[in-house]
Amino acid sequence: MASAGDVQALVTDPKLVEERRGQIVRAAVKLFSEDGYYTTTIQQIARQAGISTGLIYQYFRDKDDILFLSLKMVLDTYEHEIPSQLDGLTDPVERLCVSVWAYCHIVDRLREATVLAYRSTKSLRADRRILIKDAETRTNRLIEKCLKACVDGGYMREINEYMLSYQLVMFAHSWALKHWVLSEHYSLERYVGEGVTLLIEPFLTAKGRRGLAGVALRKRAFTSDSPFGDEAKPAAALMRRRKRATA
Amino acid sequence: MASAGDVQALVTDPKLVEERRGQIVRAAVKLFSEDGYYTTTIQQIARQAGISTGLIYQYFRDKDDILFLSLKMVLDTYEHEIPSQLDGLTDPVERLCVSVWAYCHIVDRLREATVLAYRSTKSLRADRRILIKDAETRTNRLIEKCLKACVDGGYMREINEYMLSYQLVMFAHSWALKHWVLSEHYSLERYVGEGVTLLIEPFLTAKGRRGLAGVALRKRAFTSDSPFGDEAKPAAALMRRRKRATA
DNA sequence: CGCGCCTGAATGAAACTTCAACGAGGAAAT
DNA sequence: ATTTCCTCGTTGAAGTTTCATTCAGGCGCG
Repeated sequence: MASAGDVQALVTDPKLVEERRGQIVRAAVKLFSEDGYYTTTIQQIARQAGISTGLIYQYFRDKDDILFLSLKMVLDTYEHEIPSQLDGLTDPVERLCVSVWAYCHIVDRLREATVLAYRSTKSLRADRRILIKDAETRTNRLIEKCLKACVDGGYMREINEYMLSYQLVMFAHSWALKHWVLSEHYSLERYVGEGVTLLIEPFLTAKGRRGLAGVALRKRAFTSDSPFGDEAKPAAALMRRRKRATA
Repeated sequence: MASAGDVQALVTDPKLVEERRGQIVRAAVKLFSEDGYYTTTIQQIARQAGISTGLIYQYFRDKDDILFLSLKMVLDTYEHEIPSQLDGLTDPVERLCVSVWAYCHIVDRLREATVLAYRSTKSLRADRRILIKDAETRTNRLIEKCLKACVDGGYMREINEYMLSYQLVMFAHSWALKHWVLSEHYSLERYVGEGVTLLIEPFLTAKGRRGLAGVALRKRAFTSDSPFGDEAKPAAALMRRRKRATA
């Protein structure tokens, strides 16, 4: 039986299905983000993707299918990219800071799409809405685990890790949700910095603060070789540098 | 000239206009919140309001008008009810806590409508979107001022009041946005309590913490005469009691 | 030739908006 | 006082447009 997570295609070649779907979903995310789900037409998506309207129905059963895969793509990015940034890091405080930092940078990159998720998840069929929410819960757990590790290691005093993880997630999401006003006051880098000051530092133990200082130093080291370290699009550059460093 | 904020009616009697619009907007908020803006039809709104479809167009020029007044109603509630709760309170820490507490309780009461604001503000005409955002900014300032008063009075250490006010606002909004998961773990009262612990307490000075203890005691006094103080729908009861107390 | 992929105009339903007509109530005219 | 008329609020079916979805037919390749 075809259940909630499946999206079935009429075209048989799996390779082609994946490629075309990627093409269509990319177009859809762009248009949905700009204009909203209901105001975007299938014809617009087809034109944006460079194919005919009819072809879309060879890869998706209906418009709801497209929205589902679009949102899933966004949520999957969160779920995969944050752990990949933590790869090789062992210091709990550093892992926590990097996870928040990574989360915010992904939100920045997928800013419009993140807003789309808030706008349109409720437009999904109920059974699929649950799958999207599950994905969000899993991402949340990532942060929560980082917090638990800090507490267990004595880097952070006893707190409600569950609540704080939600605050940290909302902090990241807010960069997209309130971008219209936040971006007038802060660059992404400064925003993340303030977030750490407000939502992490106050709960660190003396041991934890020493750890944080180490993270700060290391970050400066990563950034210092670029004259534009704090500006424009530092996200991509920083991420690349980090990957090389941990590889 | 008719500008962004105006919604013009064909019916002349102002008294009638206000009444009918209230009727229509109440129906619209209910339906928009349940089903979303685009999936709700004018006919449904008319039926819910107990009038004919044609009549709606005597009081609104188009569907966008209805959405605008619906969202404005929600935002206005925030802007008016929070200050009214602060009326008569002088202690800065108490004012801060009550404003957060009031914000969360209003969000709880207008939970679906708050989600609606996040989903549908972008569906508004651009010039009106700005008006809605302005209203949100003004509400934000309320919280920010409470924070500033705490810092200036020596109740709270120097912090970025702007950023913290946004965190507090997002904390309140999250009760609506993440209600599907938060309500599994917390009652509203406990949620607010945890919020104070996480987002206010850490920044209080010794003087501020003494103030907070006073607030806690006073609140317990207000609640103690009810055997259900922490359950079900304490919001309305608490608010009524508070009003009597300050009157 | 047949199969799989693709096209884009046609279809049909859905829903925003309009409009012709109704009724009540008051003012003017007889 | 009664009748007529007119205005204002109201109705709900009709008009019009806008899409999601389908389908009859191309194109290329094995």
